[in-house]
Amino acid sequence: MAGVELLERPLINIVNLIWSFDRASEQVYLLLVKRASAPYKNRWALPETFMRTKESADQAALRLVKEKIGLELASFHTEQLATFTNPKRTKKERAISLAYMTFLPEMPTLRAGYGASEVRWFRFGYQAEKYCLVSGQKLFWASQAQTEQAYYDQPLASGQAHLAFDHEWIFQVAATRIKNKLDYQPNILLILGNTFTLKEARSVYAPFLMTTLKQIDNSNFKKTHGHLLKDVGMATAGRPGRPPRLYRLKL
Amino acid sequence: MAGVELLERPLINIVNLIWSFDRASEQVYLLLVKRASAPYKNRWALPETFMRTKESADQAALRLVKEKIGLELASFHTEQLATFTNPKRTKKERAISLAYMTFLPEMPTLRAGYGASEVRWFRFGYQAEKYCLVSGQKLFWASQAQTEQAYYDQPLASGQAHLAFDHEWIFQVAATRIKNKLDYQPNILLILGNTFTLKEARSVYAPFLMTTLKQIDNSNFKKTHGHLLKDVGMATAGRPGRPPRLYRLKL
DNA sequence: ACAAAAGTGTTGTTGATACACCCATGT
DNA sequence: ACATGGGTGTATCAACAACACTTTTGT
Repeated sequence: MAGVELLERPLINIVNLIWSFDRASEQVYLLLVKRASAPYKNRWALPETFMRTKESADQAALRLVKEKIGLELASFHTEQLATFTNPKRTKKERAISLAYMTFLPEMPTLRAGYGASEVRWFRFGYQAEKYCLVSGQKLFWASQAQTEQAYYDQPLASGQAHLAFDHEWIFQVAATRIKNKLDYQPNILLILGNTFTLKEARSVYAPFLMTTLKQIDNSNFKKTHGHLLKDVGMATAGRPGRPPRLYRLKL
Repeated sequence: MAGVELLERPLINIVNLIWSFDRASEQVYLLLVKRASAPYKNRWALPETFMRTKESADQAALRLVKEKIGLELASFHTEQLATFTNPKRTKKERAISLAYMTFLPEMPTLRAGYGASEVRWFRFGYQAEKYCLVSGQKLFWASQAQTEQAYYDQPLASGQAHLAFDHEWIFQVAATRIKNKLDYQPNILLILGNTFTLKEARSVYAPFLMTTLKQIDNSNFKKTHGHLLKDVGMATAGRPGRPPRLYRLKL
């Protein structure tokens, strides 16, 4: 009996949500790839890979970053999101996905890597109370299902483009998780690199809170979230206005 | 290359932390089993099973409840905890564990099932700022490592009994998670069954907050956590004192 | 001097804690 | 009547949001 179980090992892959920030536009971005092969050929999806036997899932997620965008930094912060195991999530063979999130300290230009015909940064935003991803004419919505079971039971809305597999659900789980951690462990700020200004921090917070930069009062933001930050000096000014202080994420 | 990856599928098992509550002693309990076979033969551990191809991980966790304690309820609340993939976590073959938590609405007597020579409820408590599990002379501590990497790098403290595998670390992650959700989604209250009194709710909160029932003011508890509860009438009194109101977890 | 960017201070409101008081039941 | 268990009310204090004000830079 136990022997039978051992043979029936499901496919395991790693899905990685790679977040980044563009200082020019002051916007948050997420990486999507256009799949080069079946299933879901030519559809946009979150980057995936398989885990090798001698690496941990975290290491596999980091390897994915290197393969997809050719970035060779020593290490970026990667953290576990959740595991997706619903039998309905794939049509053919049973597959289990371990989802991770990576916060890139810079936003490099992309070149399509193994398994992808195209790689692109999608701007993370919101419209009508829903999270979304935008790049040019392309637009993807986060799933609006309230529970996992509801998501897999309902058919996808027609008349709009959808991400491959259950990636719209994974995206929704990810954005919600980040939002919930904003008040006590805002690791998403790591996309700003080593140091950042309060304004940059607020522009990262804004889309997750479904509000705008201007609506987050700088004074109040400092008072409520300042304990999570460490003051590390001044920025040198190159434009009108008082130069901002620089901060770093504590711990 | 891809073909090679597919063949190298790691072992996947499900670990389930089964929580319960004893109304007589007003204490929280966690289920441990004594392993009947290698590895870690005759050591205490969290109950484990392998996932079958036609069930989700959640379903496997529920099946585990039935196998270990012979409980045949329609469904109990089970939720995902985390996934443990560190290559150092097992000595021989690579293994990945998907950890789940089940909140049992009652506390049945146990009979040792498949793969276990003994099954026992361990009282969940704390000593010297650390979570622990107690049953008779047996005592297990939650891991005090601050990060996952720190846990797997450090040797276990000698001079005390340890749970099998990395289960002391999983236990620590679980207790911390429950504590963090106490203020906005206290699913742990499901171990109290359909309805419960405020006193019972406070006695569930107490060990996770490392405090005592008496130190949690009933009036303030109602004001701060009342929005999570629904008033569903009075209990019939059978002992001195005013009969308490009954509550149910909202949603 | 003035506009722009950023940091500081002040006030009103909300929510949490401490604790006194009132209500219902069994003996 | 009174002890026991449980709910209600109030004063105090801390956290937060709104918004006015001051500081530092570039033109």
